[in-house]
Amino acid sequence: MPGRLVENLQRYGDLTGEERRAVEMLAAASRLVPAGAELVADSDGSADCHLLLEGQAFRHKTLPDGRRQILGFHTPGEVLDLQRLFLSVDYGVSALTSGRIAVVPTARLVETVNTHPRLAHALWRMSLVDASIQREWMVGMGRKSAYARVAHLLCEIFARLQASGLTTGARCRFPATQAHLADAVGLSQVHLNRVLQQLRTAGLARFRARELLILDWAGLASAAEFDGQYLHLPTPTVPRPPDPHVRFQMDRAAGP
Amino acid sequence: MPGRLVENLQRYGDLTGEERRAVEMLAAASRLVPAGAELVADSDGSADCHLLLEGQAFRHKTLPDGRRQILGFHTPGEVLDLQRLFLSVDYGVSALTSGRIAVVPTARLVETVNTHPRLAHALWRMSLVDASIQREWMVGMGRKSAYARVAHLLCEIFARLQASGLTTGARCRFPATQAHLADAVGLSQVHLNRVLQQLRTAGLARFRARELLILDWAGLASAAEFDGQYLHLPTPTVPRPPDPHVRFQMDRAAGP
DNA sequence: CGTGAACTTGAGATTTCTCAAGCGGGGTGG
DNA sequence: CCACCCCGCTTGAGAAATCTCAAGTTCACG
Repeated sequence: MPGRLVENLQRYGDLTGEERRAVEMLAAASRLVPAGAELVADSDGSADCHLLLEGQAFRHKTLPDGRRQILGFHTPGEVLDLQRLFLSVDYGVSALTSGRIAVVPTARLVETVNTHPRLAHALWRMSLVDASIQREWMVGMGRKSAYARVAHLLCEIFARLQASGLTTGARCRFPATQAHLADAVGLSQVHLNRVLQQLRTAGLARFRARELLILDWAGLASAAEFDGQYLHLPTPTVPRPPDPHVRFQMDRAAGP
Repeated sequence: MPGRLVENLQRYGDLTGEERRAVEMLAAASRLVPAGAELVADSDGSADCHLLLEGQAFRHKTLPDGRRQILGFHTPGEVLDLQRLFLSVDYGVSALTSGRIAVVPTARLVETVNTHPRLAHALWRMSLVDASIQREWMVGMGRKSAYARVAHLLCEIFARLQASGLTTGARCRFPATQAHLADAVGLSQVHLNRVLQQLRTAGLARFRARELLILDWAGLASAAEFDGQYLHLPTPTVPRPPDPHVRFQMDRAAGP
């Protein structure tokens, strides 16, 4: 399934057959990576762009003293360092699971983008969505309580994985540790743990054994002040492979 | 000086004469706006993009209950809602000072971008820099102390205004209130006020009467863990109109 | 000289952090 | 097969950062 990338790009703009072919060329040479691998290093002067074909990863910045901020999570089909197209990268990306990536010389990507304007637009749009997600995280970290922030993160994870067809009912595999979650929302591990317990107790969601289980979507979304708009997910015309047991409404939280 | 936009774009990629002309066409019809005006509204279905020609502005998201997170500050020559090119906007932009903006139908911008790939690239790069700045803010809000965050904000403001030639020596006009700064770094007004006092007492910087004065750049940058890389400012080959009294080193803080 | 917005100050209340220790399961070497 | 160990999770408790509330103060402006 090297089509992961195509499938994902397709969500950001229709592609012609030729464009699809061009994308598949890019992803042709792929490489397996183990869980925990550094896929993109902050400081390497690498001239290559990295496409995530399979597996999950996260983007982060790490301060000299070890404090780490996770900036976002990546699902299959995403470009890990699109920024390299025009700028140097100033963050790292690590694999959360084992997976597969394609490594493409930036020059080649530039070339592809130049020959295929619509492809360029799809990628540009992808980077805009990325920025939109970052903004939402900023609001959380600056102005929301720990409780709301964690709830929001769980909402986002589930919504995105669901959009990628990676959920099963109210459940999805999300192979992060509590330390990862803490670094994502800007809390200490200890406090994050306590907040997770609160969410569990409140009957909203459960995160254990690298698996996320949504118990009450409406409640969770409302606690998180979650409104999926910012994800700019395609409005599912034909709903994805319908999840057997549960079907959640992704647009805006069913207000109380 | 409708050239503000051209001048700024130029920093993100060389433009041919024809491209420059295309940009100036976009900015041809401009409009004066008073301080405090809403330049871009979160929810309007407006089909127009807004270019800031003169004055300063800030981008923000405001929650239903009034809490507000400022997402970034805009200097002259920036596009306020480039995101509109491909997505709906999910934030607002308000004017900090009176100024002048150009309002361009999105369709027209799309067209321009389609006919001028290099222009497109410059804009794309601009949006990538934007995202890079957002990431740096995330690190601050998630993992830095209030003191470091405020110091960092002051560094960034000064660095960016300096790059735009809007500083005079160690001084620059920055017409925000303390409430704005608080909303930018995710602190309460009261606490922000106290942090500013600490910075003043420490002899690092002074922010008063809508003016920012840098007392000790190296010290401020080091307190902020500031490294200007993320701003992706062009390395000033010929240093800008040299500031009379002081010349700061922008690249990385002179470590202690 | 009155007014309002922005800024300052004080003090108690909360949230969140840090440190420190204990628990639990799965993998592994003996 | 078992004991041990490590990593991730959990718990407790005091400490620190930050918030909220509430009351001044300053200063530009009419």
